[in-house]
Amino acid sequence: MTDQTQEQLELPVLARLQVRDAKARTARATLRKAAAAEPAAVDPVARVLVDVPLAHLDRPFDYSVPATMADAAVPGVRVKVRFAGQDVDGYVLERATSTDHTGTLAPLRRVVSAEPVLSAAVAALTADVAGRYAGTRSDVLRLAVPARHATTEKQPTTPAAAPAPFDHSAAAEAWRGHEPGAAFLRHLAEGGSPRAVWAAAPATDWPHLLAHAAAATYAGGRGALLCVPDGKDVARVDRALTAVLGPGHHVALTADAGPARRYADFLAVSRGARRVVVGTRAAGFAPVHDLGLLAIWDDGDDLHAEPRAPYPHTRETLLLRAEREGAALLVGGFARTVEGEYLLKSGWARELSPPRELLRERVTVGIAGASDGDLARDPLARASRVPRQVHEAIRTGLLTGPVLVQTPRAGYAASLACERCRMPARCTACSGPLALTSPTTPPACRWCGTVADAWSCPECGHRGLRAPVLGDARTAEELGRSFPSTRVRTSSGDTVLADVDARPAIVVATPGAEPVADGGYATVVLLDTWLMLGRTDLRTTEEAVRRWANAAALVRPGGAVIAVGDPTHPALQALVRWDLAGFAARETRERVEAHLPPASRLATITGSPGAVDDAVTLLEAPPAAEVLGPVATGDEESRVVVRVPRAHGPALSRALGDLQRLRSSRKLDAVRIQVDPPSIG
DNA sequence: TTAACTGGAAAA
DNA sequence: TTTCCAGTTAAC
Repeated sequence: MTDQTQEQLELPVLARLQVRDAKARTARATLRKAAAAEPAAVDPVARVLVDVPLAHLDRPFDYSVPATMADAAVPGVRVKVRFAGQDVDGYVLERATSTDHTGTLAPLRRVVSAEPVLSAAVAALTADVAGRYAGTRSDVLRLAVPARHATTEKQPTTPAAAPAPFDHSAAAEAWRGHEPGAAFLRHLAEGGSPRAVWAAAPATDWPHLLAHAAAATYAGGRGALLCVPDGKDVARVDRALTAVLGPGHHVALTADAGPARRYADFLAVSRGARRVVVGTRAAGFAPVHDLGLLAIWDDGDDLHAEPRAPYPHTRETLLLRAEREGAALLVGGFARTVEGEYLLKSGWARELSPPRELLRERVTVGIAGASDGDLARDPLARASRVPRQVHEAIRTGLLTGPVLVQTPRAGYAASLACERCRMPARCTACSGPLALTSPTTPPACRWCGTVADAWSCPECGHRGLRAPVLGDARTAEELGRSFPSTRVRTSSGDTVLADVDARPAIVVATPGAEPVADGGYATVVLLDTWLMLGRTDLRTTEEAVRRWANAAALVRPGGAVIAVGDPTHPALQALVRWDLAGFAARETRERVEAHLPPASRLATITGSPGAVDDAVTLLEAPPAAEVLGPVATGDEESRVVVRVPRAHGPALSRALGDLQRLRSSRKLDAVRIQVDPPSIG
């Protein structure tokens, strides 16, 4: 029997507790005394960012550095500190000689590991991102630094070989037709920081172009970071980087790798052993040494929008990073976002785009289908989802290779549109989307709540509204019957094909799940284009065009694209002319007129109705701000939309951040704030 | 979690 | 006026 158990048997409960308390107290006191007794000789103060979720505590706190930790507690390491009586995790931001804090400093409890995982550049970036999105640094840090894996940390990282000299002619050849691509690459290789919005021509093997841009930067002695929407794209760019750089120079960061693999890859980057990185949105924070190039592919893809607080978008993260680290920025895609257009319009970035002749060489886009005017006269004109023309195009395509058929996803929800011309219905007060809140009340705006009882279509004057209905998702079955001797494959949802071979086959895919065909598709068919235009989201048309362009771009050079829809619709017109830049410019102009992003910065505040109400009262928004709402969003929550002209965007972010700090310090009910939400439903 | 602070009530 | 205590607040 041990002394302790004996003691426990002999003493009454109360006394036993007192003994335990006393012991704990002396233990604590000894610890404190021991640590305080001997502070580090040099820089005895550590500024620590503590991992607490409270907005008003989102600032560095000073701790004394015990002599025993003097060498290990370098900037960037993880530490444990006593914070308000609790042991919390934190990162050392810097060491200092003195503190502004007027009481005595508590000592660092422990240096968790000597590995500096938070670089100065990433620490600054997390502050920028938190500020921009009115969130806390601790939230951003969770996105930026992966969980520690101790076993992995003990393994050394093999350094990369010296970069091969830059093959400028091979790179320029790959970029040919995207002018002035060669000059852009040379600028990168020479250590410059050009900024470009790149419109890729259809049938472009974009992963190779990205790889060449990375190689140019790398040959010039700097690192490169490439962000793509999903794991499938990461794999493609990974292969292209291996082909261009050779093995052992880059890492591919993917979300589905296990924690050990994830941490090992992160360490390879943070230790400077790998300076070329490709990955999905989380890679935007990768601590690449000597960063020279930041690139994002298909910035309109909503996978670039982080779904966790503070909801940063990769494009914005990279923009902030390019500014702070003086790196080049490349925003590329087949389609162009309004934000990309805005970067060009403001003169911040230059354009990289193919000339007309190249576009004509690469693809021919046709439209099959009746115009909506025709349909209004004769509703039976839509009886066939796949018109005869399209059957012919598929048959012709199958003679020489695979045919891609893009069909909207089942359950692609749509809200109200004009019954006759299908123009999405917008609020006359604020341009927000109209929706039915109950079967008995008239439709109302989902942003400001204005009831649209006397709505009439601004396009055609019709007064009826409807929710566009879904067609049947039996496309593959239908096509299988029409082409009995042809192999029909599907790619959608959780059964996504990464690629298909060059043999003739019909490949039915939902948007975003289109496999890449070896050598490209002979023909690409876009079905039910009107369904994709039926949503009333802010970005419906932009998003539809982007999805069509991404599918259409998978044709082989000289291939054919045929879309089923209204040939008079401007979105399809833009696709036919492959004038995606012009489309983005037009879309941007409309947004400016309607005070919508990117001409405005828009934020939402969501929470219980009471909390949202007093948040609005406490918010010291810039004078030019408009507050729309509140509106009920179901779940017993309400939401307001705050918008300001773009120039006041930083002021709005600051005001929203102040609001969160104030609410947190007063322990008021939390509200969720989203700056630049990707969509407002 | 906890030390320091606040304010209100009881003691003097 | 001082002292005590419970509840509150800040947090190094």
